[in-house]
Amino acid sequence: MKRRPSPEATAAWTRLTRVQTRVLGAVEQDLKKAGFPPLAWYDALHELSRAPGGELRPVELERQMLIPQYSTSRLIDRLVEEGLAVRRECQRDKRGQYVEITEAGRELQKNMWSAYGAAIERHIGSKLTDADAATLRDLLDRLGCSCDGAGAPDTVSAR
Amino acid sequence: MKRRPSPEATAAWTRLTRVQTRVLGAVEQDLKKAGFPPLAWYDALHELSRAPGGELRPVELERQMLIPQYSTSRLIDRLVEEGLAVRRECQRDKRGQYVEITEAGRELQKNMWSAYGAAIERHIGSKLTDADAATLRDLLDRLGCSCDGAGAPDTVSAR
DNA sequence: TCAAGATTGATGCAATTGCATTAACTTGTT
DNA sequence: AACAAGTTAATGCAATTGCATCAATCTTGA
Repeated sequence: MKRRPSPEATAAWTRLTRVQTRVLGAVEQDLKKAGFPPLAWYDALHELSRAPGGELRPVELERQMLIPQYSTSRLIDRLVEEGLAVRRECQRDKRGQYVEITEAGRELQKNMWSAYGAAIERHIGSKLTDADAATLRDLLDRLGCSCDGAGAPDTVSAR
Repeated sequence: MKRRPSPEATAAWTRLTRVQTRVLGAVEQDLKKAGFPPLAWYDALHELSRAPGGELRPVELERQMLIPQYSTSRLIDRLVEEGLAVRRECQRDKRGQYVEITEAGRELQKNMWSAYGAAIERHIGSKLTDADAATLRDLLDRLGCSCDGAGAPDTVSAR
């Protein structure tokens, strides 16, 4: 094993990280300047809000967002601290719990989307035709992302 | 302003972060398991090694790698601590300095590339044809990455 | 049923990051 | 020359992350 990557593959990888880093940084800046919390909060709230009953087990959230377990645990701490979600006990598994989004949480998620969506439009939408964006999505999907569907306010799950 | 992004743009952005996060994580894991330092060290050593004289001003490294100033400062601290680079004074600007890669630094960079390149091949090269990789690169470039050429051991500069 | 093993979630601790500020020097203007 | 403004690099401190581990509970299979 240990084949060398082609220059094309290497260049694609280079761009992938550079562009992602740049755009993510810009989006985070936009959110912060608009007085919003980090993008990770949006992702969590989005996952919760679209889950049936507005609640998920921490372990499910963890899988959706592709972040480590301790990270999920602390993210939930912060959401709860801010009144955006509540921890509820789980009767069918006494180890676990449910995390349920609050009305304030739904509110914030909606408000954040207005800034977030604008940032996506500014950094992606305005630079590619829809056809090109679809091509980009398809190529990226082939790199093994096991994402589900693509409703409008889509999820992102950054690191 | 504040137009909404198309579903295509949103989906592309979703994949962009997901795939980048996943692949970056996998690459970092590979490096760590092979006993190597983080990818950022590779990037810095790579930039230094290809600079004329094997040296750069911290501020130049910072621009190449697209990382914050304090981050550069501390990264250099660590490289120097490990004997991979040395700080040299800069005579034409007494505020500044030069950072020069050492023989050990060049050595490490070369060794890391063998693991790094293999990871790129595994996660990108083996999943796309060269033509598709080139298309991906072009699409990403249109998102405003101002990267320079694409020599084989290319740079990456993660956050 | 009971023990061994897996799963769930939290947390102490060290390392890293982000922010703001500082000190030292250079440049441009008058 | 002299001063204001800009640039370069470092650092104290708080917040966050990553790692390892733990306690509690569930599951499996003899």
